[in-house]
Amino acid sequence: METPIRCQLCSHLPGSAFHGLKNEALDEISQLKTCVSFRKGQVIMHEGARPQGVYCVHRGKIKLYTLGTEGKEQIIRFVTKGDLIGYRSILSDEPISASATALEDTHACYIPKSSFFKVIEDNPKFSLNMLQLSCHELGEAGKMITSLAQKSVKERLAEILLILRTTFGEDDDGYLNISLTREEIANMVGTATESVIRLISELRKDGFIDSKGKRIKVNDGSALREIASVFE
Amino acid sequence: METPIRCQLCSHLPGSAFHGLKNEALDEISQLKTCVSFRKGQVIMHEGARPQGVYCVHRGKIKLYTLGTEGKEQIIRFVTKGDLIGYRSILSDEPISASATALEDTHACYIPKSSFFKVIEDNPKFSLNMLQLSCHELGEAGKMITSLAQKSVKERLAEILLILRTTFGEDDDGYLNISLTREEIANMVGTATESVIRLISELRKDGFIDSKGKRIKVNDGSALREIASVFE
DNA sequence: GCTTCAAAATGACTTTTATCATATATTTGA
DNA sequence: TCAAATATATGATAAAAGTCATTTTGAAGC
Repeated sequence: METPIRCQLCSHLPGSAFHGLKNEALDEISQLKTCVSFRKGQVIMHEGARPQGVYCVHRGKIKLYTLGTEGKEQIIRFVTKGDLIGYRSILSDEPISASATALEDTHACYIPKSSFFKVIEDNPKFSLNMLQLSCHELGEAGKMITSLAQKSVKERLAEILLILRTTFGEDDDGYLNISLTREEIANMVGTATESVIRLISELRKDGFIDSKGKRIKVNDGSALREIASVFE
Repeated sequence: METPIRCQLCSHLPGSAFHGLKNEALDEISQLKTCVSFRKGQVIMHEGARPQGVYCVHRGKIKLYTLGTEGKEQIIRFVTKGDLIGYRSILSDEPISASATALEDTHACYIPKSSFFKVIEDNPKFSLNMLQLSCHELGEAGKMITSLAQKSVKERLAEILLILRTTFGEDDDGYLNISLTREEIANMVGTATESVIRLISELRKDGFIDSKGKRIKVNDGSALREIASVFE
């Protein structure tokens, strides 16, 4: 499946930062953008680099992560269809703060920096959308900070399993639509791989989740919410 | 010291989100804003509330924090002269994610929500400034996430002492221009108060810092950078 | 369907950090 | 200025999480 030629026809338009834009603006973006593909495992953006444009993801899943002192990945968030990557660096005029790697084969639309700024300048609505987006992310980051600082590893793991379900959804068998290694889950939770392995086994023994290899299924969401101390 | 009547005359204008705005825009903000004061310890914004405007801090120091499960504060960042608070919630149209409390007597300019949006809509430059600001904060939040997830308590404490020095500066004797309890430092580092007390004693014995009660002085910044594994 | 390699699982042990108890010092307000 | 309240300091102990070593399982390529 390739990306559509015209943004108006894109199924992800309504949920994206480009929603609500006038047809002329969308036409302009359609002309400025190009289609790109990434293979599973391919690095899309490198921490420290200066991006020359933003990607709007059309299909696929991507992890954003920073590298800690020992070169250990810390996954900041996941990116999926309709999401933008690279905008933070371009808008703050700073080097890229988080690397991006494709978790599966990915198609995206590439919008060069100059075009991206042109659309922002010409369309106050888009500018507001971007403000809304970045401010929302800022709130999410704050929640993650509090969670990392105050919750136990088990609480955080339960929380992240719920986030994965919300972000990626479930297949027909109820399994999460995302395939991550235990190490990647640990890099999101902020703990050692072995700790995640132990705790996933524990949650499985308690019947709250099922897991077959990388495939994980949430059986009892409210139990996980309870463990995670999430009251929302 | 009161806040100035006209934003053009404000000494914090160059470093604020309002820099680069035309005189007419600044005149408009000057007319729309009102002056407010907060006493030390007073809560300025409450997590979960819907703010009706933003504050531009003119004098004073403020902590932004979320409340964890046990009601424990997690300090997300500090706010000082020239900084805005409340904009995240207003721009993302979400409840306030972090409470704000004055650490010392504070003067600020209050700009009602409707006026704030009017300035954004009428001034693409301001809109871009706000985008730059929120995207910068997003990068900072990412760094804090990686630090919390991967560094030891001692590394994080050293890091935060350096951040405090950068944010608030030093007085003539070299002491940090900010007075925090050990508990507040612990709430920033994400650890127990006792751990911060022990580690501050340790850093003092090693001669890297001095501390007299709440007053803390950084003697050896490069030693702290080494401990914090900061390479910048 | 094998074979090979990587990932997951598990146990033993160590380190880090939190918690609780108590003593001392420093602020703060009457 | 003094007393009460609050913050800091320190020790003992417990709990949580990390590390290392080894086995088992699962996935990917031929």
